[in-house]
Amino acid sequence: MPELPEVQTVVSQLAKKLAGDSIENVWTDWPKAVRPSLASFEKAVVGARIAGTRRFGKHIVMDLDNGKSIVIHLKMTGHLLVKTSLNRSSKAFQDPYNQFIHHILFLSQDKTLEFSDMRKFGWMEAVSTEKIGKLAGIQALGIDALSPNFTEKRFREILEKRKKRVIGVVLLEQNLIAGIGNIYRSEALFNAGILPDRTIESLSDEEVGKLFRSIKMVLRRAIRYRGTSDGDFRDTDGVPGGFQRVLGVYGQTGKPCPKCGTIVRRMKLGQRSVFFCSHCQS
DNA sequence: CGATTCCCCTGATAGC
DNA sequence: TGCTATCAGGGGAATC
Repeated sequence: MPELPEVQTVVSQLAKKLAGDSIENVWTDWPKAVRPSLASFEKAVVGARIAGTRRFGKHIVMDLDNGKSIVIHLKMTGHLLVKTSLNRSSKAFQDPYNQFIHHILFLSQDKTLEFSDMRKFGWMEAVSTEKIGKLAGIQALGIDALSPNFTEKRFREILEKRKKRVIGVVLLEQNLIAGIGNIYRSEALFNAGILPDRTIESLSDEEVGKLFRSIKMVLRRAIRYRGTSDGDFRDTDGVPGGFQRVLGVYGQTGKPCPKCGTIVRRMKLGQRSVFFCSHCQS
């Protein structure tokens, strides 16, 4: 499931691959996910050139040269493939997980940007570039987890106001810190040696510092691996990421902890699973 | 303010 | 073998 590292991987690749390309046509078999409507999306984007690609939390933004932008959220199972006349028949694109194509942007020079989304939770929206900050999902975002402005001091301020709350829950809240999802909250807490259900007030100063550094470290490292593909995530070449090979606890229920060999367990926080090692985390 | 539940979807998995 | 019920999950909305 795309979180900050996966989205950053996609954004970096799109920025390189699509700069200057113009959008010639739009196809979808799931118009429900195209906002505000398929017709207005088409009207906004067809004929424009792609000027740049950015990320806001887990939102992908492609800015066009006509004052519009395309905002894309991959949600759980979405990923974007960039196909050209040269790579269209590549082996990676044959991968079954790359077959759930529900939207296609036809670009100049026979290039396509294809949106594969098995669960159909993802969406794409055309908006005025100047109004991006007002989009509900973006306006409400807290500070980006990899922003230089997200400092340890800032992290402590965020936690300070929420002493009674559970750390594993707060890490997922995009309105506080943007970009962390289920994979990286488990990994950051594992790295910091903190059990997910600890309350914030129970954390020592040292633990908070360690957690902060773990968040940054885990996210940066996952980006170097082009993200985690525990299931369906693929990069724009249709290739899985690599971070699942070095995961500590996420999705590893029943397997030995890589640090100490204790069997990894799973608990529920809210409605979501968190994974942990009861020996390395306390 | 926070906690909980529901919803959107469908492949995978467990149970029968 | 094949059917059916349940689960997973990002995040927004509704409810308590």
